[in-house]
Amino acid sequence: MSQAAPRAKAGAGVQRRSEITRARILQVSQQLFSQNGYDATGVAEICAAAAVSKGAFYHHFPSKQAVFMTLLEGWLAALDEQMLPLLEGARSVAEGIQQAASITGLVFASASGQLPMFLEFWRESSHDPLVWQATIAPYRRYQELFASLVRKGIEEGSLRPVDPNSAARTIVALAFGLILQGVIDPHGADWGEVTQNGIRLFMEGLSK
Amino acid sequence: MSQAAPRAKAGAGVQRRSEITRARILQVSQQLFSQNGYDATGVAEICAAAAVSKGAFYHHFPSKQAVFMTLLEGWLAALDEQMLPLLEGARSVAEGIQQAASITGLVFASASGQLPMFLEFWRESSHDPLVWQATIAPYRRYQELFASLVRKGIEEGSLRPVDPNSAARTIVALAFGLILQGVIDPHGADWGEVTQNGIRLFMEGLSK
DNA sequence: ATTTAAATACCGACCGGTCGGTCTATTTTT
DNA sequence: AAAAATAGACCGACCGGTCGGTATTTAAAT
Repeated sequence: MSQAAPRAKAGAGVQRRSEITRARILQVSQQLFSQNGYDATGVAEICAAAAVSKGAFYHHFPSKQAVFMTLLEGWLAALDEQMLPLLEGARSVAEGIQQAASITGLVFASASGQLPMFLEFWRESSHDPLVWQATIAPYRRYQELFASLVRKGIEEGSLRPVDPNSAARTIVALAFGLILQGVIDPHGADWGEVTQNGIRLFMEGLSK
Repeated sequence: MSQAAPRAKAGAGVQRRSEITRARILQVSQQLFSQNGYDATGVAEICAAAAVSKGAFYHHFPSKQAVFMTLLEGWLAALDEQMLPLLEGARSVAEGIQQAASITGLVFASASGQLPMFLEFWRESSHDPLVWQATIAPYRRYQELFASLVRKGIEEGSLRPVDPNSAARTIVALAFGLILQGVIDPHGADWGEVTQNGIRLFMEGLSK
């Protein structure tokens, strides 16, 4: 449709057309994957929803799976961006973990529409080695991060001498379990609040 | 059906042929669903693995989804059978929850091969109303059961006065999260032990 | 006990439709 | 005019499910 617009030198921020297309494909894919699942979402469906031809789709992505992987990587990167500074910059161990929990609450509020993607990622990762690799690495990183945090707390004397690895895995389990429940039963509770309470309870068992 | 079974006096346990076939379809389906996922597993594949024709398959089940639902119901029934007596028969609140945790450990040990089905169930339930209904009902039952247990503990004075619903959801989250981790990273830890430790930690935060 | 009849279990070719992906042609951008 | 981006017709594989027919088991009749 061309739309004249000779140029709009606006220069700044003008995404190249192709970038817009690419972004639209990603956004629409995320929505559809969340809504109907990965397998159930067809490439044609994505194209229709993104108002893009199949040719354009395959120009930007080599496969449907590649779209999925891109989404996954973006998801993990965003998580890191929010999570890591909080944990690493925490003054005390308890504070760090508590703050991480509050982030989880935020995740519930903001990303509730895309939460089902979490399930898609995990399910896919148990079948697809490529997805597994992308999922497991950050997962282990978080686990070790929590473990070292607990270890530090024990050394400092603020935490009871528990097994740091078990504790870390338990914390991760808590987070995953809450997300899982949030996915299936979004209106069953104020999940942000439940998270806060749960972590607090847990931390009280952990503290001296 | 009488079955007198004049011959093959072996009598005991002789399943009718059709029952054997049906059972084989179910067993093979469970394995394949676990291994490759629900969508990725074709009916033809199931038939081949079960050494059964497609006609036989559709003689015993109206659809692929029906097989899935049957599997789900069986799974839940087995869970109930193990879980409910423990919780209802517990002498103290803490003991009940602790015992439930030990069952979880047992689940890990025995059903490790079928654990991925857990993910299939949950993912499917967020897309299919029928599966959702079958999943959500027992899930809520457990949640309320834990909540009432906590409530009782508070009344008895053995637990601190926390919000019973939050606590119950947290316990469920713990269980789900541990299973989830067990699915993806089966060899990452002794999940039975982690479960025990985690629950103990949590209970210490909960106790007075 | 034997035969007959009915019911059940099973078989596998087949069908309409969908899917992910390819290819050639056209338009837009540089 | 060359290159990048987009369009959409097209392809073969495959999928869940159907259907007409066959084999086996069970019950009834003799």
